[in-house]
Amino acid sequence: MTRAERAEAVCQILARTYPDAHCELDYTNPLELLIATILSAQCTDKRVNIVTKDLFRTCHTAADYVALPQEQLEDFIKTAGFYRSKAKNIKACCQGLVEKHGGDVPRTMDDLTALAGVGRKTANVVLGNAYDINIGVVVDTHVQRLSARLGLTKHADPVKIEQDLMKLVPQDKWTLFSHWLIWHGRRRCYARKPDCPGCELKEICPSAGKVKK
DNA sequence: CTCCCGATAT
DNA sequence: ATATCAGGAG
Repeated sequence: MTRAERAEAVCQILARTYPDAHCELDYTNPLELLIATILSAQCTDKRVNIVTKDLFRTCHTAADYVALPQEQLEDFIKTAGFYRSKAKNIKACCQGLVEKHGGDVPRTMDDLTALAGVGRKTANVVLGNAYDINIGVVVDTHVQRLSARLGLTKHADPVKIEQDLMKLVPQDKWTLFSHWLIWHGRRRCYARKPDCPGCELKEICPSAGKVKK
């Protein structure tokens, strides 16, 4: 089985396994998704959603975040971890939104990654989910881990992994594909102790039963 | 490369 | 006790 054939099989099986796969961060507009995604670094979506429930009641526009004192913002997001750098980045990011984009969330990779706290992963999440723009594949910790286990890449660098995945998956499925891998990573292919015996991909996964520790 | 950091599962 | 969680900046 070639790598391309395996990628196609992964898509087919996971599409059937997770027909309602979607972004599990809570948001009602592009700005909320941007803030939630910045907060999601090294933190569970569940925790981010607890934090944003209160935060989004207070802040509705980019200008609201700029006006909110850093210390108050830190109190809102404290339990999500990295709270000092995240608070600093959110304020600087929103300042950029106000100054360069009239308070709106931009729709290009370059404009998004120019914002504080926004890297390629966060930009791809916003573009794919808030704007339905498929310019790349979201490569987070789950996509990185599963791509390696499934033999879809031999690289460790997220940018190179993304390039490999873009060649293996049709562009119109890029956003869905990342959701499939993330859902599978959360529900079956755990980082620490993957459930290979119960895995829907065990027949085609080169790592099935071989993950140590 | 290191640092940022609290919550949770093992 | 330790690994991990929708990473990014310096």
